[in-house]
Amino acid sequence: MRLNDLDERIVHALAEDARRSYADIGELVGLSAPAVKRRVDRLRAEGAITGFTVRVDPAAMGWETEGFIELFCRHKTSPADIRRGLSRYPEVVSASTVTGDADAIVQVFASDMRHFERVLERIAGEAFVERTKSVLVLSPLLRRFGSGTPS
Amino acid sequence: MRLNDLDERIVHALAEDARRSYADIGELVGLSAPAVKRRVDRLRAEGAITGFTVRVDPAAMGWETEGFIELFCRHKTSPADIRRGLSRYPEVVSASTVTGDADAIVQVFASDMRHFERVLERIAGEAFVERTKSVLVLSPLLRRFGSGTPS
DNA sequence: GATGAAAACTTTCCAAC
DNA sequence: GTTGGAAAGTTTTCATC
Repeated sequence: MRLNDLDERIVHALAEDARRSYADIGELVGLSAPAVKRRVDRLRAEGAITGFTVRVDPAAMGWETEGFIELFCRHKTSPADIRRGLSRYPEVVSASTVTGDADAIVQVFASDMRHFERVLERIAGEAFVERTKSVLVLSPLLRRFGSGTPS
Repeated sequence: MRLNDLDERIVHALAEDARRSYADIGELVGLSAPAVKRRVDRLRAEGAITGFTVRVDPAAMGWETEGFIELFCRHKTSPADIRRGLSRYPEVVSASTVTGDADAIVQVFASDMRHFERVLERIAGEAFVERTKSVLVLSPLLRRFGSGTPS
């Protein structure tokens, strides 16, 4: 599924401000409001656009502690198993299987260190997890995505 | 800056669909549309809400290759130096200084492996970078934020 | 925080390219 | 197959209570 130039500019405009009006976006890309709406509708139907969300300051939501947990899993653990296991944790905002020593990298937001520790211990206790290695975020330097609420 | 229960429910509704109408959200939380708008305006003014964005399927945008790069920096490199250095790369969607061996973890989206390699080499060549260690994402299992366009 | 009216925006339809 | 314009329906916005 490839997007043409006009579509990309529309998506770019929405990425900057998803509540911008279709008329505004149209002016930006040289289209009328209905034409922009039709393209956005099509992009949603195709799955290129999966939704609209709010960009939140995690601290304001009470998520002050962030960290990455590397997962080392038991043999024969499938990506689907990991996904199933982790999806129950609202604190997990992202997880991926990766190349290298670890099997997966999990990004976690917690309210404080105690909360982070509790989540880490529960994840480490999952049946498919052999061991974990975690690092805490000291300062978030760059965040070019709309960090949705982890709950 | 702490949010009360009503604010959290409004933010939660916007996180699910940022283009939902204020009347809809009001019905959900038991407020009139203008009352919801006033709270959203206040949350934006306070910085709790930093904006609205679109959730995109990275593959549809042509970003098929994802990876994490651990940065080991020269002595006396400040977080601000790292931030400055990395902000010029549109491929970098997130970066944080962390505890542990590495100084920072950088998340990168690239169009393909060749593109990823090029970005990796350029970052590794930055003056403040001593060495890097990178892992590639095999399958994205969970993504609970609106991954904005990395450009 | 609610109400109500005016302005703006969204959405549909249809003719035109 | 996609566009722009007009009309109808919603939503946003603001003054007022």
